[in-house]
Amino acid sequence: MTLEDVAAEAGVSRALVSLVMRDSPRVSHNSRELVLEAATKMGYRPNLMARNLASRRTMTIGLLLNDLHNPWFAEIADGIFTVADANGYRIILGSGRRSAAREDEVLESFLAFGVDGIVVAGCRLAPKRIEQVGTEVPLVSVGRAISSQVVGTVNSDDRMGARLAVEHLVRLGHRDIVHLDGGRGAGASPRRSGYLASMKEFGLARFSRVVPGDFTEQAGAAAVEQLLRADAMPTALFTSNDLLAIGALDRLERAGLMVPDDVSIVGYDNTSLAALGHISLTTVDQPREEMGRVALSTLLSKLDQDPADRERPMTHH
Amino acid sequence: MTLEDVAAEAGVSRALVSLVMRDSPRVSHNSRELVLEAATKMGYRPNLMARNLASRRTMTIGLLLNDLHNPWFAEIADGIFTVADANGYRIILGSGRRSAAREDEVLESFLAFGVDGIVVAGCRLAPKRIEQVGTEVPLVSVGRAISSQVVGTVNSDDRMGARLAVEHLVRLGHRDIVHLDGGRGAGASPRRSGYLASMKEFGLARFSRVVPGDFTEQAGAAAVEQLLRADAMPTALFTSNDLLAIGALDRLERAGLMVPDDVSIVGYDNTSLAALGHISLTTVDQPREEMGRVALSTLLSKLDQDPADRERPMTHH
DNA sequence: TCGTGAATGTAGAGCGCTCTACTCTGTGGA
DNA sequence: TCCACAGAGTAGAGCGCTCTACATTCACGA
Repeated sequence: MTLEDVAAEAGVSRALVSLVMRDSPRVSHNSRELVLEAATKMGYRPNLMARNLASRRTMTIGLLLNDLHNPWFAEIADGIFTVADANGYRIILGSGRRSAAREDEVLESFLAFGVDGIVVAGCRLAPKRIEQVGTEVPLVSVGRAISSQVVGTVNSDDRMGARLAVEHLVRLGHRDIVHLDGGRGAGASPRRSGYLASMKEFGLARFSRVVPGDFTEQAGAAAVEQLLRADAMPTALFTSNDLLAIGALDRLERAGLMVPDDVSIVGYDNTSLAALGHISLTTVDQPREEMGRVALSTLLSKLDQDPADRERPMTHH
Repeated sequence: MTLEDVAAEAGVSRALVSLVMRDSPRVSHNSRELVLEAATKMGYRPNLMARNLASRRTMTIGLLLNDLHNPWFAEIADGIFTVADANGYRIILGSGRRSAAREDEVLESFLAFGVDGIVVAGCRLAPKRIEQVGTEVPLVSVGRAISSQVVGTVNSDDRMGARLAVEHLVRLGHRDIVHLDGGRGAGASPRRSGYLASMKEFGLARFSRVVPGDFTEQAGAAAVEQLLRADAMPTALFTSNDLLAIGALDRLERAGLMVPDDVSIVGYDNTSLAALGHISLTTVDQPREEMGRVALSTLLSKLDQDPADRERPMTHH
C-alpha cells in the first residue's frame, strides 16, 4: 500500500497523490476528490519514515522527561501537548528515569531519529552536554536553567520560591525550619541556596539545616526517619518538591505527629499531589502547564527564526 | 554526514560500513576498526529514518499511556522500559490524555511511523478498534482485558493466579493436582513456580507433578496422552494456559473421561477459549511493574513467533 | 493570431540506508 | 592439479516519499 498504488488506482501521477496527501493548494478540486476517494478505498496510510526521509523534517519534537512518576512532568507535558497540537507537531516522549545516563541515551535516539527540536524537562545532564545537543538541533530546557546562548530556558525563579516558602513559615512563627534537599533534581540547588539565603536574611542562620535527599517520596520518608531518630524534629519542614513533602508527611503521621499542628510542611511545585484530599500541604506554586506551553512556543519560534538550521541543500543537475 | 562519507573516509564500500554499524560478524577485525575509527572521527550517527525505511522494521515499540498523571501508568512503563532495554528495543511513548479520540490519534501515528509492535496501557478505545489495530501490528493490552485472539492482554499476577488456581482446586477437594507446563511461553515459569509453591503450602508437595509442554493444544493433548499411558491420571489439571487446557480437555474426553466429573481442569489466560465452558479461570490483580514487563515480553515473543507478519517481500530481478 | 501567464500536472532524481546476489581471495581435500 | 567452499567485500537495486524543473492547457488581452 504505497503512494504508487493509490496513484495507479486513481489514474494519476505519484506526485499528484503526494500533493493531495499534504493538501497542497496546487491541486484541482476534482483531482483531490478522485485521489482521496482512491486512498480511502484502499485504506492508504502515508509512511512517515519515507516522508521524513525525503523531506528532511519530521514535524516531531522530542520531549525528555526526567521521571514519569513525578506529576510535575505530567503537567509540564500537558502544556507542551497543547501547543504541539495547535501547531501540527507530534511529540515523542522519552523518560530518563531519574538517570543522567539514560537521559543521554534518549537524547541520542532523538537525534538519530531526526526530531525537529527537543524540550528537556528537569533534565539532570551536564549543562555542557545539553548545550552540545543544542548545537545540533534547537533545544529548550524547562525547570532547569541552562545558561547558554544556544539553549533556551523556561523556568520559574526557584530562589524566589524558596524565599517565599521560608517567609511563609516565619510568618507563622517558625524559627526551626529544616530543608529537605532535592539532590541532583532540577531546581534543587537554587531552592537550597534560596532557603539558606533567606534563613540568613531572617536572622535564622543558626537554625539552618539541610537534610540530603532527592525528588522522591522515599527520600522524604527517610529524611523524617533520620530526624526522628536523631530526636531533632524541627517545627517546620520546607521540602524541595512535593514528592518529598508527601513522603515526609506520611512518615510523620505514622510516627503520630500531626501536620501542621506538630510540624508544618511547605512543599514545592504545587502539583496535583498537593491537592489530594486529606493532605493539607502548603506548597510553592509553579505554573507548570504554562511553563510547558511557553517552552514549546519558544522552541517553535526558534525553528522559524533559525532558518539556518532548517536550510535544505539545493539539488543540482 | 552519511554512510557514504564514512565509506569514502575509510576507503571501503558503503555496504561494508553498513555491516559494521550493525555489527555483523561478516566483517574482519581490521575493517571493523578502520570503519569505526573513521565513523568516530567524523562524528557519524546513523539516520534512523533511512535505516528503518530500508529495513522495514524500526526496533521501536509504541507505548500508549492513557494518562500521564496517573502513577499507575508510570509503573507499567517502568516494567516496559526494563524489558525494552534488555532487548534492544526503543520505546516511543504516547499519551492519550484521558481521551479516546486522542488515543486513536496516537495509535494512528504509531502505525504511520511503522512501530514493530504496540502496548496499550489502560486504553479506553473500543475493543473493536484495538483489535483492528492489532491486526495491523502485534499489540498487547495491559490493565484492560481485550478478549480477542489477535490482541494480547496482561492483567494478572501469574504466581498469584497459579496460587488461586491451586487453592480453588484444593477447596474442591483435590489433592492430586498436576501442572501442565507452558515451557518458554510468557508467564509459564512463574505459573509453574506458583503452582509448586502453593502445593507445598497446602501440604501437597508430594503430589506435585509438572508435565512439560508449551502453549499449544498439541502439547496439552500430548501431556494427557502421557498421563494416560502411564496410568497416572490425577484428579485435577492446572494448565499453564488455555490452549493447553483445551488440548487436554479434548484428549480426556476422547478417552472417555468426563470433565470435571473425572478430572477437573483449570486453565490460564482467560482467552476467548475459556468461554467454551468446562474451564474455570483465575485472573488476579498484578503489580504494575511486573505487568509492564510481562506485557512487553509477550509482545516481543509475538514478534518472534509471528514471522508471518515480519515477512519481507522478496526482491525480483 | 499570438503571446502571456496562471492553473494544474508530471518526470525523475534523490533522501540515507539495507539487502540480495554476486565476485574474489585463499584453503584444503580428492 | 583441480574444485568446492568458507570468508570478506562490493555492486546496485530498491524502501516510499518529496521536490525541483519542466510540460501542458486554457483564458484573455493586444
